[in-house]
Amino acid sequence: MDATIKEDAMLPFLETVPLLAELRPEQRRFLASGSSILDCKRGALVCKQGEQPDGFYCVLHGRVKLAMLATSGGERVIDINQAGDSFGKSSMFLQQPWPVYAQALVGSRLLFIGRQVALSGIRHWPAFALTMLAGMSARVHGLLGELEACCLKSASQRVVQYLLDQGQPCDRQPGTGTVTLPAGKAVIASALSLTPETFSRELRRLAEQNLISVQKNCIQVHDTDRLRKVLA
Amino acid sequence: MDATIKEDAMLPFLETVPLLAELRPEQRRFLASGSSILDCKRGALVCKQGEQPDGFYCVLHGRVKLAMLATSGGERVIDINQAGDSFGKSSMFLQQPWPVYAQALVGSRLLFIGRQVALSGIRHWPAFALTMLAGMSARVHGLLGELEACCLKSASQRVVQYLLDQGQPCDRQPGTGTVTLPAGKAVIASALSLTPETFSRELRRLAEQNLISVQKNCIQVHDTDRLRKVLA
DNA sequence: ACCGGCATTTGATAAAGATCAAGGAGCGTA
DNA sequence: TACGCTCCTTGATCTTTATCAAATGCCGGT
Repeated sequence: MDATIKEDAMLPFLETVPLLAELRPEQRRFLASGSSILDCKRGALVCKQGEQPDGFYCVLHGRVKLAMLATSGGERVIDINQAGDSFGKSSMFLQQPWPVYAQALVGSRLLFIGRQVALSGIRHWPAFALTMLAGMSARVHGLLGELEACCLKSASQRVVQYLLDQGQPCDRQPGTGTVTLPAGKAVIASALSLTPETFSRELRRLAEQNLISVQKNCIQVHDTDRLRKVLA
Repeated sequence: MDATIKEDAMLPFLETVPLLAELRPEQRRFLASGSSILDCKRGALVCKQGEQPDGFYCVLHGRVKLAMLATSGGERVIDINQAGDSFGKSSMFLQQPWPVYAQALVGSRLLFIGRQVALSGIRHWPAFALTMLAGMSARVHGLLGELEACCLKSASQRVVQYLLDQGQPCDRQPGTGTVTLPAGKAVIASALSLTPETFSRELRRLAEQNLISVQKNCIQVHDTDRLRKVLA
């Protein structure tokens, strides 16, 4: 009974995850039977590098940073996951230790879906297998993009690309937009494979050219087209 | 009738691909109905960057280079696929253009598996879905490794890691090994995110320390343990 | 308002690796 | 054997970006 109550309480959460939204209600109910909710405080480690989680995580709300540590102590932020994103699928399938660690940037609520129940789901519902495959494919493309960025583009190009990718268009004035940084500048810098110092300098250079203006964690893009030319 | 003959002729090829080896014979036969064989000369482009292939490829024999081009003209080699490897799965699922291009390094024979037949296979046989997921997961882990290498490790560490990863242990003398480069030094260099010049210099430095010796495309590793210390 | 602790900026300097520019070395062909 | 080709090496120099070292600013708590 307890489990059923828990499952019923969790169902609304499952619906909000794109990966699970297209399943039929009874399928979500089944997944819920092997799932749990995890609330994290700001700064909490969801999963340490080298651990082997027995399932995967979906972010319900909050923000979770995925990063790798170098033996030398350096850190590279791989991704910042927000509501609707999920992580840990690949290690779950491979049953291999996680190459990254996950840390809550703010208080966050996560849904953990156990390995057994996820594998059962895949075995029984081809549609679920296909969404998982699509999710993994998207991750592969994303990682290829990161690799391209950090191997083939300069620091300023990476910053500009980030601003263009993240920018919410401003409907008052076409060609302008706003970026709200989902984390401190040092974290964003690391995600762009930059030191905080270089990131700061690049932003200032763009501001001096009147392409953007920066206040706190909020960046106004003044001229999308002119900004895009930096990429060429 | 023609198709059936073709399928029968292709079946032995399908068996040699790890991704398909665990399927039942009739399942492979079904996949064969939507597949074809592609023979490439050295240097031939299998697939151009930006194209959208309607399926994915498995290398039967030969070697195929996967690489990205920068707008600036630079190139970054992502992977060198050999017999048993496959590529193009992620773009097939996403139905998005390929972020990389594929070029045969030597005369090669590929198996092309069409999108429709692959998706049908996944829908009908959970085991196939699971192998595909495992394959994609492995690619995600591999890409994370590449990202870590090029963001968090120095040039010499990347070279040493490559030698340790690729080294075939020599059974006569434990602690020693051999690496046969699967392509020219410039291609390997690019796969390690290095210029050919830097790669050449790093190899010479290691040779001067008596850690390795280089002849042509063949590298002898003299002391695995001492080499490993460079990574720390 | 004041303080302490962070995050960010800024400047000066350094180092890793890229780029540029010649040389070899091997190799297939005439 | 000589030629032309491509691939690889080597040396000199230059750029980009990291590193080091201080400021500066900002926010929450008291």
